[in-house]
Amino acid sequence: MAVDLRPSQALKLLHDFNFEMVRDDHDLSARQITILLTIYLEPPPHTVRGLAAKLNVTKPVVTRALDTMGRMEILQRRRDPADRRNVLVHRTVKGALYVERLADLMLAKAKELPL
Amino acid sequence: MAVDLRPSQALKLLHDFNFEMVRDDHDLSARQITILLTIYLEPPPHTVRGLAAKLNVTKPVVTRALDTMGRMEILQRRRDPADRRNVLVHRTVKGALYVERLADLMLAKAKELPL
DNA sequence: CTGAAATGATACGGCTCCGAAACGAATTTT
DNA sequence: AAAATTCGTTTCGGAGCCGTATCATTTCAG
Repeated sequence: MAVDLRPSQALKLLHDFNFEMVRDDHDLSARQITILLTIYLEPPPHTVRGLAAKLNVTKPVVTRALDTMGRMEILQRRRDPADRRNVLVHRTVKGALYVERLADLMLAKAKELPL
Repeated sequence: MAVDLRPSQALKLLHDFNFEMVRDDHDLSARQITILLTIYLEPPPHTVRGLAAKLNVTKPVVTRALDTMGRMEILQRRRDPADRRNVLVHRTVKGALYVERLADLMLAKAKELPL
């Protein structure tokens, strides 16, 4: 189960994955994917400020990414009831399916790699 | 040497790789990475038309990606002497180093994955 | 040799994103 | 309760990329 990858395999995997992302028009930016996966992989809570700090980007970048992905319904904003200045970012069913599809695509492309 | 990846590992790899790309400001789009890796992984010749057809994008997309990556000096345009309508895209030393860094980053992140 | 076809580049209007700065709302401090 | 701080959003000017349509150059066909 160890992940043992040769350079040529890594590049082919990178190429094939990005190719499919472009082809199927799942065109999230690197920033958006990073934000999305942070929310789905790391334990909550996730605030705008926290995400911005973690990714070394400005707050407006996070706000706009949440706008875009909120419109896609793969994320959800909710006001923090405890401190109403905060916005907490939550997962959605649609988002979980989207992330699952990302993983499936990656696994499929990994399986196709030449030994 | 088989590439055996679990879904959680695939997502973490995707996250960590994109995170580093954002953090270091290597922010090529999915389209640009796909074009770049096509040129570095597949045998020449590479024409604008051929790349556009292979990636299901329009010719201006390829032209502009070549503009950008040409400015970065990771690719090089040359007129085809045999048919001067064609533009052939060539690798550069700087581009080869860039691609090598992509592979290194991917391998480093793969090695860090939890078993 | 002239018109048609092929190739890549460009013009255009539209959209998204960027960082910096300013802003409103909520909270904390004094 | 007034002032300062914190948090997320919005605004602004600027930049990049998108697809469609058009253009200039080169080649090919009749």
